[in-house]
Amino acid sequence: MLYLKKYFTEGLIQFTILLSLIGVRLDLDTYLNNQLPPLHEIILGPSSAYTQTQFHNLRNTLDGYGIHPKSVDLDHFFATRRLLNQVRSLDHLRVPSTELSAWLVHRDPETVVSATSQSGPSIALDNGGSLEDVNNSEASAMRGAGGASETTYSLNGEDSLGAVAPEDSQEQGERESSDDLSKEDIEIIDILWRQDIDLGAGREVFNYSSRQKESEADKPNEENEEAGGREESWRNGLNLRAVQNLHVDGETGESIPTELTSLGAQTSLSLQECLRLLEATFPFGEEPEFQATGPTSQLRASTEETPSTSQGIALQAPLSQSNTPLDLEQQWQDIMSIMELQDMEVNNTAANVTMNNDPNNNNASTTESATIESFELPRSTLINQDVSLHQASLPSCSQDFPTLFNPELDSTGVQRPTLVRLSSSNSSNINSTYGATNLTGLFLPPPLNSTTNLTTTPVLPDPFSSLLEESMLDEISLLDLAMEEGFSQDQASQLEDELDSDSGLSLDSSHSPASPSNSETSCLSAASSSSTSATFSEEGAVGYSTDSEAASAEAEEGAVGGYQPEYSKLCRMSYQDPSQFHGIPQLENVNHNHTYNQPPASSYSERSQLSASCSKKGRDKQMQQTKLQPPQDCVDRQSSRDERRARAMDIPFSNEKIINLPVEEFNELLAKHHLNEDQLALIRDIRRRGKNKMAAQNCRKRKLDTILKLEQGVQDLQREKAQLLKEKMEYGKCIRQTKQKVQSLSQELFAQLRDEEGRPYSASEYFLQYGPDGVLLMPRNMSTEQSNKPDKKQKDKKK
DNA sequence: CTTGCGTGTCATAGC
DNA sequence: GTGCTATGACACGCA
Repeated sequence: MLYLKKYFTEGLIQFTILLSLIGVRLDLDTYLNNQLPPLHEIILGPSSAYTQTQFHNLRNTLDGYGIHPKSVDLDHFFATRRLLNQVRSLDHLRVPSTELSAWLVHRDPETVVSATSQSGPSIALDNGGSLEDVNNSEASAMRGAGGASETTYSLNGEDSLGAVAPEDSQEQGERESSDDLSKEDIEIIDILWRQDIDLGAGREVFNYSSRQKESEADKPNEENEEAGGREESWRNGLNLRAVQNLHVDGETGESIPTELTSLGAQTSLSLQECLRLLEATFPFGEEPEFQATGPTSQLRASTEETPSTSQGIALQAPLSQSNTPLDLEQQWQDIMSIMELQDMEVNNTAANVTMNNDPNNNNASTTESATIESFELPRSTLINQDVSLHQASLPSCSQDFPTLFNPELDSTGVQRPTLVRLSSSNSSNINSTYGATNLTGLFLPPPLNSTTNLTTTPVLPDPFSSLLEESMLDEISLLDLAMEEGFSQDQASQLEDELDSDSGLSLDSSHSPASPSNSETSCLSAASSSSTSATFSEEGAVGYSTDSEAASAEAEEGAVGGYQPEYSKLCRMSYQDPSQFHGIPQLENVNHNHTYNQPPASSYSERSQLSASCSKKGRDKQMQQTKLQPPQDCVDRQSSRDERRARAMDIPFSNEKIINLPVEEFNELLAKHHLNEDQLALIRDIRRRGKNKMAAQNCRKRKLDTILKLEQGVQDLQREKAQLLKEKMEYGKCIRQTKQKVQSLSQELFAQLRDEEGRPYSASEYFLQYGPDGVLLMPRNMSTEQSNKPDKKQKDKKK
């Protein structure tokens, strides 16, 4: 019962942690406080989503199209302010926990499973690790005694997550301490871990990890005999039991439960492989063979336990089926074994990191680390996103990755690049997988990250803060400076586009009523082959109905018509001036299909014919209205009220002519036709409204232009301001240098001055005064009184 | 159902 | 005085 209680307590805590990591909720603040590297990956790599939202808002507000035309100045002002504020706000890291949790939740277990099932490279891609990881995994696979080791490594890496995650403060200190890799430090760490245990953290994990470290350190000397020790053997026993259980499952063909997480799924696969290998290699229950395989046997023992993790998870389903207390205990034991393996993995990586990171380590430790590393690299390669996240919570992991990815480090020469790489890989992975939930943009766009990280210092005491301070903030400030330096909005947006790969909402799309209408217009244009201008509403700015409808309407208005195309083009072109919106392709296609100019009634017969020609969308709408409304609607729908009125009044010429003809021609036109008062009044109203409509459109266009110009002016002023500040700084620097130079020269000159007796002047009694005539030597007590006349000597300052 | 946006229209001022 | 333009304000339809 004592063990049961212990396992229950510890396992419950870690299981809770595991659940939290699975995605129920993740206290990001804790991770942030820990400032763990994997978190960097998550934040810096895939965080573009955040940036995305930022920039989307930015665009929506700043592009000028989201601004309401009516409030030009205010909108512009606020838009600019928002822009700057948002850019500056990037300085403040804001990591919504929901985002992160979403990432975890959305982690696709199937993907992981498939990845694991497929091959090492795919797994590596799925992992937070980089491509090198793939190579490493493959190499490790080749290296390993069997494929089982590979899977076990992957499991270890994967499992290394959650167990350690919750411990915060103390582990930070532990992490720091872990950097130095002496046994004394390990003892200290062990003490700290005991404290953690008091706080509820699993003791065995740490003990095991530390012991693992020690065992690994001692491994060269002790060979394999005592590898693992009692607890390790015990764990192996658990693992073996788990393996057996799993083995049974595999034989029965029972599907391994993946409901827990991708962890479980991934573990299941590795479990099966492991089982196969185990079956082929060893009979179950023979631990000694595992541990006595060679100089790396101890490592193998540890790695072989990894199956237990997966197995432990996989076992839960069968265990759940059995309700006996024994099963419960076994289940907890399995969970604990998983946790231990996780911690072991983490600690191992940490140990490796510490060893590798410390250049001053003795050769033995380095060699040990190297050997260990060779084994652990596969693990790391197989670490999936979960692992990275979990490791992010682990303080000791902060430097794991650099160590693990030494090749990368060699190329970059700094530790941080590994983080960059990881982040990039994660980001890409997340981007590909989750698209809109891209987290990269929150802090920095990937390019910036890479550049930033490349420029960072090799020392990585506090990866997160350092990244923020050195890289992110610099980049942010750079971006801000760029904005102030006059980055045009196009440039900014371009930069944003470059930075934010999956920014589904672009400047263009944000404005686009275009996309839906565009499809409609295309459909309409296709339908209306008669009029090339049918893409735009034939009724000019008024009628936006579907092209087919428009075409039919236009045909129907043949007697009246022909005026619409030019007018519509005119109106539209005024709004869609390519020069104005050249940078916004979608805007060029903006065609609002506002079919609200629908006549109240029409003839029923026409309607049935017209409805067939109407666009599919319009058809759908009409299908509902067809039974109640006459067929004329389809025609009239596209025509403006004035057109309908004109038709109703039998106006003999088109509205286009009414509106666009010069006054003289218009009057002549009216004179030609003998029209009654109502017709004349209607025509004049049509002309007035039509002109006013164009005027309104032009007015709005001008507003937008004004807004854009003002924005550009603001940006220009910002650029100018930045330039002036820069010049000011340069001048100030120059002035300081000049002053220093003058001071030094003065001192030198003063030192060379001699009185009549050849004695140097006392600095306390005399000083040099600079005047238009040159340099004067002035007594200090007379400086105020006789400042005007040279007291004793006048010398040129020249040397 | 509400909201934001685009558009049309009216009223009005100015040229 | 007339015609035209510009613009604020409002209403409507749509997503």
